[in-house]
Amino acid sequence: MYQLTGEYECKIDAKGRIKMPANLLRQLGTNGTYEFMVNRGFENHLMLYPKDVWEEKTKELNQLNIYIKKNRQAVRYFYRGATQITTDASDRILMPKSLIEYAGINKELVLFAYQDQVEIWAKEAYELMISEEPDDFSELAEEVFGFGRQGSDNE
Amino acid sequence: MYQLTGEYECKIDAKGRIKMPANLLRQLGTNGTYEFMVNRGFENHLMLYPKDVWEEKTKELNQLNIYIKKNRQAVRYFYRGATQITTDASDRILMPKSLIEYAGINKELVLFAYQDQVEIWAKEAYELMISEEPDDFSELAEEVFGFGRQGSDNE
DNA sequence: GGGCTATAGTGGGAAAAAGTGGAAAACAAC
DNA sequence: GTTGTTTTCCACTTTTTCCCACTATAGCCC
Repeated sequence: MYQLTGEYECKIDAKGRIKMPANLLRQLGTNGTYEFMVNRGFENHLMLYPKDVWEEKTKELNQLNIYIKKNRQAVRYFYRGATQITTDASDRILMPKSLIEYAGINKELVLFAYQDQVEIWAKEAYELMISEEPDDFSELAEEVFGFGRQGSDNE
Repeated sequence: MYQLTGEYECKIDAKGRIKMPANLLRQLGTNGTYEFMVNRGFENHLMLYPKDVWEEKTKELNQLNIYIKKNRQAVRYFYRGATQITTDASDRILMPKSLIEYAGINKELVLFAYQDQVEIWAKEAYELMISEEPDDFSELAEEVFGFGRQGSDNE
């Protein structure tokens, strides 16, 4: 649907507002206000979805039989904190306090856009995440890109 | 798709702009502006891809189920910092600050083109990387390419 | 080889856009 | 009605982008 990219360093102001980078909004094809959904991510960060993407994602989730405990838990886990937010006249979004806290955001944060979503990280947390090579990365790369680094390790 | 080659010494100016060597652009078959994607490389350098190459590479990556942690990490790791950049009227690209910093680029840098991609290194880092190789190159070549320089040393 | 021309590369100024902070207004709660 | 919070709006500052002009290098011709 979207192919978002970019890494943006942003600041959150005293009122909890974040200016959406103009470049990112341009990728979303917006002029005027724009609607997002934000929720807690799986690691200690937040996820920001364009509203239509969110609707698409929850569509699948809503097919699950919630009379099964596991499914119920999964659905709750995904929805936790989900809040609709809209850009104001200066292209800023107002972040719910509880989510800011969850992500450990103090002042500086990073927006990390890929595929159809945007991750929001506290700057320090982002840098840490970036610097860690995932476990089994070369294995996975082999699977995904169809090539191996034969006979060599991850370096 | 492409068979790029060449090693180019470039400078980055005060505004973070790098002039794309005319020779390299010629290999890419461009006139007018040209679109790249740049992201963090696996070592402390950057990777520059023609936009179509990037799309090809991410195609499979985007199929992964990111509700699986391993996949999520891999997708992030590959995307990290991915930013679209376009040449300006003087054939320069504007490098994102965070990426310049990541690569430790001060003023001088090296573009190293091979296959369908271009590596961007801080000059010092590049020279260090290059100088480290010869020691075990014949061993490495033997391992990787399946041929050795039997009975001879590295010179 | 010297000088001329064409192409490549560099630098910076100015206009426009993006980002920031805070005042004022609206709303809600007490 | 008053106080405190939230939202909207406006004005200022900083950054980015675009454009133009200059310098340097390489290639060519005489």
